[in-house]
Amino acid sequence: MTDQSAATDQPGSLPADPSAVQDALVAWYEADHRSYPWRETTDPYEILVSEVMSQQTQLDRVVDAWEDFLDRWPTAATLAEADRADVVGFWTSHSLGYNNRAKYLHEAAGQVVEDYDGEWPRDPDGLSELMGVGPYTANAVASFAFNNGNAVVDTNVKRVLYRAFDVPDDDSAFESAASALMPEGQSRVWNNAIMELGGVACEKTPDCDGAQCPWREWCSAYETGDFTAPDVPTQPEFEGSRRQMRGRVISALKEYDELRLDQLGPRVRVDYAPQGEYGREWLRGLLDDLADDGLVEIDDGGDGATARLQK
DNA sequence: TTCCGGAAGT
DNA sequence: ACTTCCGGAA
Repeated sequence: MTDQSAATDQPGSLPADPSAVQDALVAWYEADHRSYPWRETTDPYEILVSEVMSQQTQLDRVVDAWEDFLDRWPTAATLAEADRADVVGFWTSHSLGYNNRAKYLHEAAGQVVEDYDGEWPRDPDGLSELMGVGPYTANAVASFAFNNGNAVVDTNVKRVLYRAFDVPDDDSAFESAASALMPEGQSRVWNNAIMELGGVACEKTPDCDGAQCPWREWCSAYETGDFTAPDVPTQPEFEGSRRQMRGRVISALKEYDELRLDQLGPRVRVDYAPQGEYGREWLRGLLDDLADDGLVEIDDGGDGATARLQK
């Protein structure tokens, strides 16, 4: 093997002339890829909804949730007018997790209507102003809606770059490598393609030959057989966790508009006892956090506190 | 039990 | 820099 991966000023060993690598990946993607309905639209609102949902959930279930969501709130304007409680309730009833993000999406829709007069920002910097839109989502929406993004860096992209071109496990290295590799003006197809590569060929357990990976001839891991991937932090256990309890609170309040603490408690923990370790005091702390997050309202009536979803 | 993962808050 | 936020599937 000769010096086709000559070192440049980039970290790792990106090809000095990336055009062959770029063409191979785009051709591979265009020849065949998974079909998702959000790949058929360039509406920034629809794209944003799909991005926020698919950060957290298996794509097959996102399809149904995405279609239901857009049936119910087809535009940013309709979502902005919705009650917060309905959006959070939708999120929970579709098992989408992280209901904070339902709140963010609702708020972002409000920003587009109020601050931007319904006119979506068309570049990553502008999109980053929207609530809940960070670097990844800003570039994804700019790319898929406007073909106007920078290279996305998600864990798929990191894994691919780490393996193929020995990019060190470092956020700024990934960002500059991803950026150097992206063909100018082709963010829509490119970001789709490189994430598709990470999703179907270069997963944790790679499937280079089965998926006909277009980068085998340049790939460091394919050459050496070392398919180590960057460390991903392991999740704390979900069962019994605070996030599980928060989810139960939201579900219960969606089902019953308003509940007193002692009615809510047993729906959150079977071992709820008003004076026990997991009693009113504990539940109140949980609800205060949810109220701080803007998800729940607490009404301290004379007859004991009641909770409901935030309007 | 492990995997998957971007954004905000502190 | 570190923690919190969710839940289904493999």
